[in-house]
Amino acid sequence: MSLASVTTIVRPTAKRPGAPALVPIRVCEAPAPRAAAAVSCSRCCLQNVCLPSGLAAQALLDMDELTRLKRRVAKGAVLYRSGDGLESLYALRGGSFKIVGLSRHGEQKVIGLHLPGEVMGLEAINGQRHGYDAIALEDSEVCVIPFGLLTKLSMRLPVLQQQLLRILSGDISRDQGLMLLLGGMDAEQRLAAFLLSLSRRYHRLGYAPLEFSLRMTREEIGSYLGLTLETVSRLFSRLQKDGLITARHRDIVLKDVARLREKVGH
Amino acid sequence: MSLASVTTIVRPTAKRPGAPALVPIRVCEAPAPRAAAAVSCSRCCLQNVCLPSGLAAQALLDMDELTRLKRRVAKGAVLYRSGDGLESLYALRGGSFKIVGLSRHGEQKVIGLHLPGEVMGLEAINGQRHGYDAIALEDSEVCVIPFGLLTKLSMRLPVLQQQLLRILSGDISRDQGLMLLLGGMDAEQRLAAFLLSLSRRYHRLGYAPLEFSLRMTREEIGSYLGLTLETVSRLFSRLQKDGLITARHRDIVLKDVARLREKVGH
DNA sequence: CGTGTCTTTGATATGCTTCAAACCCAGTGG
DNA sequence: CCACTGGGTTTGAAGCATATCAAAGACACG
Repeated sequence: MSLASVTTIVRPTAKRPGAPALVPIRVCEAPAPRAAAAVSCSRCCLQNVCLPSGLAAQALLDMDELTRLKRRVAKGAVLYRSGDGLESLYALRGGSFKIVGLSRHGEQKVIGLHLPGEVMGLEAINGQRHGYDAIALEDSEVCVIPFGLLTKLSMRLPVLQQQLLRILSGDISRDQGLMLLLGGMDAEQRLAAFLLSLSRRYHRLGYAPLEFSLRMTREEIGSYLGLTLETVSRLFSRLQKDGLITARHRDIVLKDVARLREKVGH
Repeated sequence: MSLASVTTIVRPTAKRPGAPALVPIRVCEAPAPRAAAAVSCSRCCLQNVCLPSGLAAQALLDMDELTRLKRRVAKGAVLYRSGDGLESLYALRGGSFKIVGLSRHGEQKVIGLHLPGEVMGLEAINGQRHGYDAIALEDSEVCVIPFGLLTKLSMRLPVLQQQLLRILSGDISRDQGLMLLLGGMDAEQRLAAFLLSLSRRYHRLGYAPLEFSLRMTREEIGSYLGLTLETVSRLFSRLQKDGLITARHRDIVLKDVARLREKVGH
């Protein structure tokens, strides 16, 4: 099960001409123009959706110090593993990650999905160790944020402290939403809610909300939603037949958001 | 659906002689000897499992200031409601609460359960509004912690800041554990995991880990675990028949923790 | 061009829900 | 003291959504 070394540098996957998966709306600095171009918070296009959101110019420079170190993670490679000690938090600059837990007798279960601008590793603050594995769904890059330094800095910068609390709180909200979904919806509602949620998140990042590319296999989606891969596949087919979406492989287009919303119950 | 006024003072339910539900191990200051006895953090028996855990004596006095205001909530009454603005966090001093979300077309779904020493309202920090209702499962009492003052104080007290982050992080961990449960376990495993989790939490509070009283109806437990009340009831019967527990109404005794653990998969 | 991974689709099995009825116990009022 | 009521619980029978098993198809990659 061991994968390529984490430190492996892999060039971001070239876009296949046939599948223009993600359609950017705003122009935005590329995730990593070259290896060590050291794009820091003050010049990062994610600064308004990421940890430093709301910080003053001077404070941004302090954040720059903190986030000097970047780390590339190849598709399928591990950023941190269950049991690892907490040294840093990771702000996702580009790419995406799944968070997986061992579901007791060896089976992995996906419990989280992270997109750019999100901070990973928060659940480890409490016990000082990670409880889950973070695995890159595509070639990705993160800012390494030493946790000790971050809290120290946040003592000086009230806005940063607020942001930290907000982000943690936001994670709680999101998890609770997912619990609502897992505990209370049928399969079709879960998939519809999942797609709508992705749409919202991509939109916030400046991508077209109605067409995007899934980074997960049917199996991973199923695991995330508490379903089997076959059920997920059938649901994609059904939603497509009903004209709510088109789904070619991992490229999704939402054709009828209103009816999708209706499905999950307004 | 409107219930008794929140400010109603109700005496804690007298213990019925026949059902000694909770068996305290440590001697501990009663949750609320009389109305305004103003038991503050520095003299509260929960100080080591609650927000102020780890604070120095001087800092504890600062916390006392912050938590002067207590609030009694009668069984079935609402502490805060979805849509309410965030003014305060609430530290649970005695009793218990369920957190419920509207599952879209009116049905309520239980997504959280809080025991003494836990801090409620954290999910509202992000959007400055609560997204769920908090409803007392029994006559309860909370410390009202004005959020603005708390963050202000935490700027002065690094240990308090750490505690705040830890508590938020702990909530994330717990929610993720529940997602693992909801998405990956069958009904029997869910109930077994639920009982073991309660056992651990009561134990931490100084109560006997093997016998406790459920504060929720079968329906509420089912809602929490993503099952129907009938299924929950059947499962209690089955676990009892198999000798893993005894269950009389809401009084539970765990008879075979090893096999319960085995069920959930180690 | 072949190999492996992912996906789709079909047939069958099953665990949980749904519907229904009886029961238990506490509280209430006759 | 007793029936009466009502919320909560238990148990049974039937139905259904999703899982499981199975096999074929579609790409992606070397």
